[in-house]
Amino acid sequence: MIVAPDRTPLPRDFFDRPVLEVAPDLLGRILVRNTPDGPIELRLTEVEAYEGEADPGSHAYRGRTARNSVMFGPPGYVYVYFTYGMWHCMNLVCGPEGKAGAVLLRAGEITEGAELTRERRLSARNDKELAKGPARLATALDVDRRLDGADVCAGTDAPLTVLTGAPTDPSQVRTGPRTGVGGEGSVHPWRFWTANDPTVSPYRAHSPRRRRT
DNA sequence: ACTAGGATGCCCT
DNA sequence: GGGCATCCTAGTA
Repeated sequence: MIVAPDRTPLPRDFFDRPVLEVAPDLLGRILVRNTPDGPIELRLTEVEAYEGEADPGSHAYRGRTARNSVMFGPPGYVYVYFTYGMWHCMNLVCGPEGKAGAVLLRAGEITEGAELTRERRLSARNDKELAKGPARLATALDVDRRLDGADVCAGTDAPLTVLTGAPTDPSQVRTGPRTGVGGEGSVHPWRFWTANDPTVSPYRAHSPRRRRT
């Protein structure tokens, strides 16, 4: 039987828990992105947890900087970073203020406003690829550094909100090492995804880049 | 199917 | 100046 997703925004308390508890609980939740052209909605299918200052894979590992300062603030806010010279990736800050935990939103299914995302995702060969990967997700939702620090608990008129949705049953949650994270940061199974979901991105191990000439 | 390499700019040492 | 929580295209098969 089909259960309609719950459209109540998640309260700040939801994010004020250890990041490893919040991350799997985000699967199946609905991210609403209000754009000038209309709303886009995405059902989360893949995330990764970043623990903060004690985590070598985290941007917070070397302490607070201008770029990552939102991670050190209160939970329920968005941390957006720019990488590889052209992409943005989006995180939700979790845990108590000062802990710098965050969940990277890696993939999802566009459930509303797909026509608005296709204009920005011209290389997508089908709708499953619209948000299959963290930079693709941010591109589809038109998320960049302007949204760094946005509050996802401020209500459904805000630029970004997370709704209760229909959380993925724990028996359907899969875990594995984080994509693109090497060294000591790769030992933990801190990537979470929904089993057998075609919008989940392929795993890629970390590979050091060779220097260009 | 899978692999390799280039794109491109900001952050931090 | 090295590295980056990535994506895309072209190549081989």
